[in-house]
Order: sequence, then C-alpha cells, then structure tokens
Amino acid sequence: MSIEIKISLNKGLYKKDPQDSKLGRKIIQYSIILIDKHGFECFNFKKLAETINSTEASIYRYFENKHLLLTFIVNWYLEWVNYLIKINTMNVNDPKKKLKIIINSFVSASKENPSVSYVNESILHNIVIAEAGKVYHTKKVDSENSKGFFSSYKALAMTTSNVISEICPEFKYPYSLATNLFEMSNNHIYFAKHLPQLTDISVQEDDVNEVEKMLNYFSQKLLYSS
Amino acid sequence: MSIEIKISLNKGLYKKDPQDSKLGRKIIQYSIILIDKHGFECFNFKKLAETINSTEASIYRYFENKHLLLTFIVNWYLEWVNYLIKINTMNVNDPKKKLKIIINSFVSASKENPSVSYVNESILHNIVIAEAGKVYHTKKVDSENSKGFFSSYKALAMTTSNVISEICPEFKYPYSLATNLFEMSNNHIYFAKHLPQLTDISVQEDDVNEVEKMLNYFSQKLLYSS
DNA sequence: CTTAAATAATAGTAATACTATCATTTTGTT
DNA sequence: AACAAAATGATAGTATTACTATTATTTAAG
Repeated sequence: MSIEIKISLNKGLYKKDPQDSKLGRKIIQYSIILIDKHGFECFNFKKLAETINSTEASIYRYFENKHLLLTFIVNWYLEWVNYLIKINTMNVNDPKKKLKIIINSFVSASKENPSVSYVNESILHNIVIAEAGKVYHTKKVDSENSKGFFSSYKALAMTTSNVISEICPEFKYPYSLATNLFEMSNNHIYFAKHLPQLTDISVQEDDVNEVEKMLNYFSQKLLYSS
Repeated sequence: MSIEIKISLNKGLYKKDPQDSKLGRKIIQYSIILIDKHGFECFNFKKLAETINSTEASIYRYFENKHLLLTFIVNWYLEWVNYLIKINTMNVNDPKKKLKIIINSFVSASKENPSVSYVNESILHNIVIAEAGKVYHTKKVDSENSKGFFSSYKALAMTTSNVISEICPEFKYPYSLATNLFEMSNNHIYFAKHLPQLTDISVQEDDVNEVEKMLNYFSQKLLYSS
C-alpha cells in the first residue's frame, strides 16, 4: 500500500512533465544518482542516456538542458520538504515546537520520510547540500526568478518565517533567519564532511544530530533567550 | 606613492605566479572583470585572451583551467580581507569592537580599501558573493583541500573564531558562527539584489549597511545578550 | 486493428577545453 | 651592443560537450 505523491512544479522548468511517464521518472531517478556520483559539472545527458538505455534526444524532450533539470529536482526537494513540514506541524500549536520540526526537516527529512518510489530522497538531499547554490548563482537569476523558478524556496522561507514571527513577533529578521537556518544546515553538513576546519560540529555516518542541535541553539538564542 | 602588496598564495593554484608579470596581472585584472560581467559559466580563456589581446595558450601557461583561476582570485580576496582585518584590529583591545571590524570587512572591505592597482576589489567582492561557493562545491573538494587550496578561508575562519572565543569563551560554535557570518554576508547581499523574498534587508546602490546591522545583531544576540 | 504519440537510432554542428609546435619578441647579462 | 634564455604569440589540431534535425521503430489508446 503506497500513495504516490505528485509534486506540481513550475511548468517552465520542463518541456514535458517527467513525472507523467516511465521514461521521465527514470530520468529523474538516475539523474539524481548520477549527479550525486559524479558532481553536477561532470554530469551530462549523454551519460544519463547511456545509464538508462535511452538517447540524448529523448532526454532533451523533457528538459532543455541540465541546468533546468537540476533546478527541477532541487525544487522538487524543496516542495517535498515544505509538504512534510505542513503535515507534521498541522496539529502542533506551540510555534517553538513547530520550529523544531522545521529544523529537523531541514537536516533530515530525507532520512525519515521516503515516499516516492523513483526518488531517493536521501541522495537528493546530498545533491541539495552540494549543488543547490548553483541553481540560483547564475547570470540568469533575474529572468529565471521572474518566471517563478525559485518559488519553492520562497514558499519554504515563508512557511519558516511565519513560524519565527509567531514565536517572536518583534524579531526583525524572520526571512533572513529562515533562509539562514536552511543554508546553514546544508553548509555545515557539507563542511563537516569535507572542510571540517570551517565548522565545530561533526557528522558521523550521516548522523546530523549535532547540526540539528546547533540550529536549535542558534534560533533559541535569537528568538527566545531573555 | 603607493605600496603594492603581494599576496602569497598556494603554489598549486597556478603554474606560474600571475602577480609576477605584466601579462599575469592583466589576466587577473580582466578575468575579474569578465567573470563579473558574464558569470563564471560563460567565462572562458578564449574570451579572456581576446580581451587582453593575448592567446589561449599564453593564459594556459599561468592557469591549468578556469576553475583554478577562480580559486586563485577568491583566495586572493580572502587573504586580502584577512590582512585588512589584522591591520585594523591590531591596536584594538575590546574583542567586541574587533568583531564589529571583522563584520564590517565582510560586508564592505572592498569599498574602503582599494589597494592593488590591477585588482578591482569591489568587483572582486561581487564575484566572491556570486561565485565563491563554486570553488569548493565540486567533487574534487577533498583532493583540493588536501593540497591546501582552501587555507585562506580556514585562516579567515580561525581569525574570526578566535575573536568570538575572546568575547565568549564558553560559546560552543565559534567556527560555525565565523563561517556563517561570512556566508550570510554574501548570501544576503545577493538575495537583496536578486531574490529579495529570501531576506529582510535591502541593499540600495551598494549600501550594505542593513546587512552589517543584521550581522552585528545576530552575533550580539548569540554572544553577549544576557 | 489502426493510428497517433513516444521513443530510439543516427547523424551532424558549433562551441569548449584543452595540447602541441614553432616563430617572434622581450628580458637580463656581459 | 650582442646574445642567450625566457616569455609570449600565432597557428593548428583533438576530444568532448551541448545541443538540433531526421527518420525509423515501438508503444499505447480508441
């Protein structure tokens, strides 16, 4: 018994919705695996086509280029996290508890909620950690923004900032703190694994508990210490 | 009367030190301009060669590839900021004041301290804001780290974290806060310009005062509120 | 069973990221 | 000023990448 979620994303991200066909879902499934394995720079549609026994031309029928494919899967992840947050905070009243749930979703939603058969959420989280910045650090950021390509990140920021403002209505930087918690989560998981001198926390075998603690400590200090 | 600083960087970053020759300095000068103008993805050695009336082959005598060139200029910037911080905090005793000077250097060192004739520090800061993450978000991060390619970032993190620990010796996350202040500075300047829904601050005509205020507020709350 | 839609197979182009070779210019030394 | 050594320029060439176009074959829907 499994319910397949279909996440609806901005139509400008794809030429044809990959979630609606077998080949499309294979493209998503294996692009996640390949980008994680080789890194985004070395990933290309030729390798992907070989991996799934298809052709470049077929993949180009779904995505204009690999940058939009990355944008698609990162947005997919963000929508999925946002959806989980909504469900998990639905019946929670205390905004402090809500923020803890949000922080927990930032660091490890992927570990506790596998949900879509063709998406390995845990690997996808690694991609978000390592590659998500590349989605919006480009010269096309303004035109892509105007097409709504970053609306999933904005939605997540808004969800989080609303909870922050519930906790502390006079706090001046709810959006900044929201995005910072998310970015910090990704950064410090990455630092712990690759540049440990840039952080105080450590991550052993995907145990991100220390990151979670740190984010809770920061938000607590900023929002409700004295 | 001008004193030219020469910043010494990891020798693995270049084949030949660009700071030691006219052509090398032109490569630095115009790569900064071109990367800022077209973005790192669209930047290449052919365009650079045309711009400076040289050839691809000549540029390849200085840098193995554009990724190492970016790594070089980002490290150059970090060394330069670190150097300015050292000078400007040298005769300051109060660590709280020191941290304010550091934060000010993060947001706007480039505006107040032009110092090297062939480097436009202000444009370089824009590159750091938009492209620096790409330097270490790559599959080669571990091998490049072991070669010392990120030592400038580590040095800056250490300088900052030492001051943080001076302010509050029992604070558990001095390195994390140090890198977070730096990343946050870059992120929110970028967000303010391109994705304003992701931040609370705004940046008008390169006035980064609001970012500075926010970083001071965050560090204050974390380190010396009650 | 038929036809439309999706995919595969193949081929081709322009740009990119280099490498190699040799000619020329610049520089430092006596 | 003469000359060797080093740096740069000019030119050419290769492999890979990021696509696009065309036609054949398979699959799915009515």
